Amino acid sequence: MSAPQDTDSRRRLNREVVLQTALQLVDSEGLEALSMRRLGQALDRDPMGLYRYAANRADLLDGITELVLNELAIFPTDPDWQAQLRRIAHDLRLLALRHPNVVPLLVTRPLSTPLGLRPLGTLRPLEQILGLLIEAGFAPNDALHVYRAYYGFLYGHILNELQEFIVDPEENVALLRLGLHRLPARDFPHLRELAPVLADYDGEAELDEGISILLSGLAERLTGGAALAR
Amino acid sequence: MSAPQDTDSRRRLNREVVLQTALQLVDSEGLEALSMRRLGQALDRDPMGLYRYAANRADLLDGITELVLNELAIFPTDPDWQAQLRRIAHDLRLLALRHPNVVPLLVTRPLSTPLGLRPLGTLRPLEQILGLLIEAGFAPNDALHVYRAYYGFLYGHILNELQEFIVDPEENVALLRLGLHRLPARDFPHLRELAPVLADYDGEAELDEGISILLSGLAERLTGGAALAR
DNA sequence: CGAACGCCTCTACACCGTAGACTCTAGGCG
DNA sequence: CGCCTAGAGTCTACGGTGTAGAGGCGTTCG
Repeated sequence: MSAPQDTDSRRRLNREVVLQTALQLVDSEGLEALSMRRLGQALDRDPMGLYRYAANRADLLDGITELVLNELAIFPTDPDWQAQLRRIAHDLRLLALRHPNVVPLLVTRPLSTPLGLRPLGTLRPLEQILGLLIEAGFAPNDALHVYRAYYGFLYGHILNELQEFIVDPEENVALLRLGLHRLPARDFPHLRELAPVLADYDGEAELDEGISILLSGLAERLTGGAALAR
Repeated sequence: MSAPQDTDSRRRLNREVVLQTALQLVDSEGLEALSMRRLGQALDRDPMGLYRYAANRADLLDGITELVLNELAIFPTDPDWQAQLRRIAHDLRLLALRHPNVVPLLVTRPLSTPLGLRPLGTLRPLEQILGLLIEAGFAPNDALHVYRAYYGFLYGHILNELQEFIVDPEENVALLRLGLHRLPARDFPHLRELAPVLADYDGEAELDEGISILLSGLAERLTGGAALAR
């Protein structure tokens, strides 16, 4: 008897646990804090041991993006594809707000790996959204185009919002003012004028509006043009 | 006489030269290759000397993004704002294709710095596009919203395209096939089916189409709704 | 001529990813 | 029971990183 799993931090490791801990580390201390040594320390294990569960630091990063994207639910058989796209957009937005430090990985990792060789979990959303659209009646070609417009817009919005995201509203209105005050009035009149509007960014509304624009634009273009669905 | 500027690589340094060299290094060897030591070597100077022209490695990265964004021309007084937005989009796309290794910086650096404290060169496009829209008759508030939708979409597209971008078309169709072949057919039917379409991505057309969708969507929304211009 | 200043260089420190060899432990099999 | 094997975990070491701090050197000014 007497298993040696003392503090319970000494259980046998597995990839899942390693990645999860890495994610926590990134969430709480930022991407730069994630080193093999720090992670080993967090797991109370020698850093070298981690290479049993991730071939690389790069592989570790890929694993984290996979982990995060797995939190995103998609139901490819929902007949109301527009509503579904809208919901996914909001979910992904919340996901990004929950893991802001991971967002750079989300947008950056795929740039280093050709599509076919990416971690499977990363390709799942693409596949499922294609499924959703095709199920809704789109020709596969059009589905791909819709997907691209949609996902492009979505990632763009998330980057936009996170750029303007500020932690403590009170202190940072000041900071923002201070920052903007630094701008030479001669060269940045509009930005300075818009400071108050910049200060209260409503990401959810903005996203929803954007999606509406996109969907209505898509609808118009597709009904007017060639192949369509629904 | 006989100035000691022997190889001409020994001229007096300045920030511009340092950043330009750093950019070349990143362009040709990737972001990871940019270290103070490597850069010092490229400039034939002690790495420590660089700290006279960039406070930090981070500052160096900011400088590079600034440098690249300065290549983007915007004419805020053009009365045809739609055409102008379209041209800027295509120019930025080409810029991204010319400096693909810098794109991660473009999308990632702003996430680490509150808007007001960013390098001025980085804020110039924002300011000028606001100017363009306001000049065209938009209320400042609306101009900001239009800007966000536009820039969000634009960055999204660039990320999309660069993700699917593949250097050598011949070799990489094979590679793509190989990669996609790896996908379990059961779980990724649509992706596998779309392989040929994925293979010939026409970024320019796709972007133009997207911009059209966006602009028509914007027009519809704004004519139907409240304040508008033009 | 001496002092001051800016550019540059050197050395040093703490950290990083990871290759390779080692130890230890649990389990299977004779 | 005893041995063997395989895998998990560890240790050490190497070449790289950012950058603090002190020193050197040439030019320019008082």
